[in-house]
Amino acid sequence: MAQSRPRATMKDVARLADVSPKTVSNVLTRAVTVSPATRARVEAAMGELDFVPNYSARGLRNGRTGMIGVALADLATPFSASISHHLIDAAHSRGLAVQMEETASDPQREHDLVTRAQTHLVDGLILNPVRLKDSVVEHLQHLPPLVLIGEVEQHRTDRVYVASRRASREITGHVIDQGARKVVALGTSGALDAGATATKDERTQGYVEALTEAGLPVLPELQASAPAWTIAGGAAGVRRLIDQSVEFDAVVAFTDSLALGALHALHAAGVQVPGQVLVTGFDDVEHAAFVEPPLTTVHFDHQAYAEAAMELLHTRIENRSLAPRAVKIEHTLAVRRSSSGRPEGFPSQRGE
Amino acid sequence: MAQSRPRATMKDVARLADVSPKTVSNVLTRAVTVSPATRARVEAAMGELDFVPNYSARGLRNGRTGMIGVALADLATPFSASISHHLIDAAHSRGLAVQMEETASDPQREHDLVTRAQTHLVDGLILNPVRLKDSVVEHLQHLPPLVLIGEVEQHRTDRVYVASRRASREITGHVIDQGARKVVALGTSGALDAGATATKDERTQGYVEALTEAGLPVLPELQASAPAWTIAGGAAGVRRLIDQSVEFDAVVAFTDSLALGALHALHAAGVQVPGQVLVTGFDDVEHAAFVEPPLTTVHFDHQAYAEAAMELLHTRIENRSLAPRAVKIEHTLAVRRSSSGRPEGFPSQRGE
DNA sequence: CTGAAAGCGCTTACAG
DNA sequence: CTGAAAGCGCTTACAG
Repeated sequence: MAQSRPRATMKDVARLADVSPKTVSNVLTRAVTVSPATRARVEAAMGELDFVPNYSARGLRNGRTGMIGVALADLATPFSASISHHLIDAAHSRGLAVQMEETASDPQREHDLVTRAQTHLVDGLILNPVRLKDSVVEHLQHLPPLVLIGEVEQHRTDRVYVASRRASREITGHVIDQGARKVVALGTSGALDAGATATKDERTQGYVEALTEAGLPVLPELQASAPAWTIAGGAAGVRRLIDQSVEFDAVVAFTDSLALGALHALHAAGVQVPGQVLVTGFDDVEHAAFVEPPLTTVHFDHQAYAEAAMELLHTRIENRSLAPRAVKIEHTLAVRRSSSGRPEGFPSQRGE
Repeated sequence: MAQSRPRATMKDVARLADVSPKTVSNVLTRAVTVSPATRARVEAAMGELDFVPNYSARGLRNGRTGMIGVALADLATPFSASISHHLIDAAHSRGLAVQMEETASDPQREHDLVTRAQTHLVDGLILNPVRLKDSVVEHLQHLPPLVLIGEVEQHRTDRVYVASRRASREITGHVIDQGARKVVALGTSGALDAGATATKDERTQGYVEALTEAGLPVLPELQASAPAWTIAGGAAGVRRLIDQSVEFDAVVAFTDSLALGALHALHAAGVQVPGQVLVTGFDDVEHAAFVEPPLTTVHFDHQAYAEAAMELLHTRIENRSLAPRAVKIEHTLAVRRSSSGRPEGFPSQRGE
């Protein structure tokens, strides 16, 4: 339990192996070829002393910590969990460690994060900006290597994205093709605060485009907000529609969590899915395919998404002067039972 | 874009404010009271120079980085997402940053993690050990401050846990009380590899105790493995039971994800829940209450769990010589529709 | 309340 | 291929 002896340093290793500290460093960093005999001696000494390099010292010296920061809006969602998992995997395979941050709960966090990067605790940042307007990206002065993920309309940093607006247009178009005429967009507002968010904006635009294309009116009462982008938030949003007797025959939710909440609220109200109302999501998290009815949603490869972000950041750290790059991850519609068939609408039209 | 000027150091600030570097340090750390006038001058200089302290240097000097490591088995599960969220919140409120790691994919990772802690990149570790047997904890020689979370049968480190075996016994007892007689335990093996895991062991024991207590036989064919502790894994486990024509009237799953997979597989096979088979989970993740039918599960306060772990670690970092402490988080059964009523059993008994 | 010196443990030029 | 010196940016004793 007690520290049996003070921790060994390179100097100790050097003394035991009868070489200079520089040689120990050479063995460790493999920067220079060390003669096999010397190397063996040094490695034996390291083993004997339980030597572990001090990264703070290394970081101080060469300005790199081997740590990158990842900031997502809300870590508690299944989508964030999936992305985190893949990002950490991608970092590991490059010998990098990941510091996780959450930004949604507090707008100040995005700024804090960048400051932290500048304290040299992280070599770069992968950021999912919550707000477009006052995002740190706007203050692009002395930013660390930075990759943005998600919907961001700017071209001054590296970024990875899915064609969110197009996907939203496609999935809205899909429910219209199925016969829906009163399509609710779920998640349009109130999620994070009164301000606009990039994700919300893009997906709302796609929804509006699809309606317009089909010659359908864009009605304010069909643009439903959710108190949070969670299952409970989605359920609350749909419950409010029902309470207000809004007529609708489809719900296009902006995330799978919102969609699952919608399914729940509809079921609780005795509304048939897809018989009366179609429901769709976004992201294709694992349980989208396993709920009842299985959820139609926008699918894309989460691993490819994370891998692309990490790769961009890694090369950016190596070479800061590269021109900004953008990687688009392809999406497809995963059409499942929640949108199969022509919806009758709700409230039931039989009385008319 | 280009670095307009080299980054300012404390020396620069000191020069501009016409004080010594030590005074700048004093202003920053608040260790010593600095006269208001001097403080104001120093702070003005910091602002002017955009000064940000270099934590690598600070870390090198005082052996603390303000970073803690968190290692969970599988970050992609909703349960991990919930815990991560709360842990990072708890760390933030203490001014700590969190480095996330995932251990399940590779047994070596637990060891790597501890090594990393020793490189001084983290001041302490919160670890959910996957394997009891060959866990790093067994090599308790020069461990950093460490808090274990989850089922661990040892008393040499701080830990936070729920009474997992008792909870498993209670929820198994609950389905037996409802009338179940052929209770499947889902998740008993094969999850991570052939070896035993602490979580699995505890929950299996509780299950066995409940059967024994009720005078029911403990049948090997009712102890179902899942290829992974995911929704898909749970579905596959139950599908195999069905294919093998095993008779059962309840599924006690060891996580909610497994339980959701069970619900899916049963529905796909036309089996009524809870009419023919009862289903229960563990952890009470958000969507447990929102699936159809809502899932009976073991509930506990995830935030309290995370907060307790962070608090233990924080005080441990401050004082390494404290005796090991254990914090138990209370659980309750959240009884929902998936276990309401007396199950008829599957395959249907009507033919007999 | 403030200053001058030393050192945390590495690595980067610079010599040999 | 290896060594001696200097320094990364802080903070900890030690003086005043």
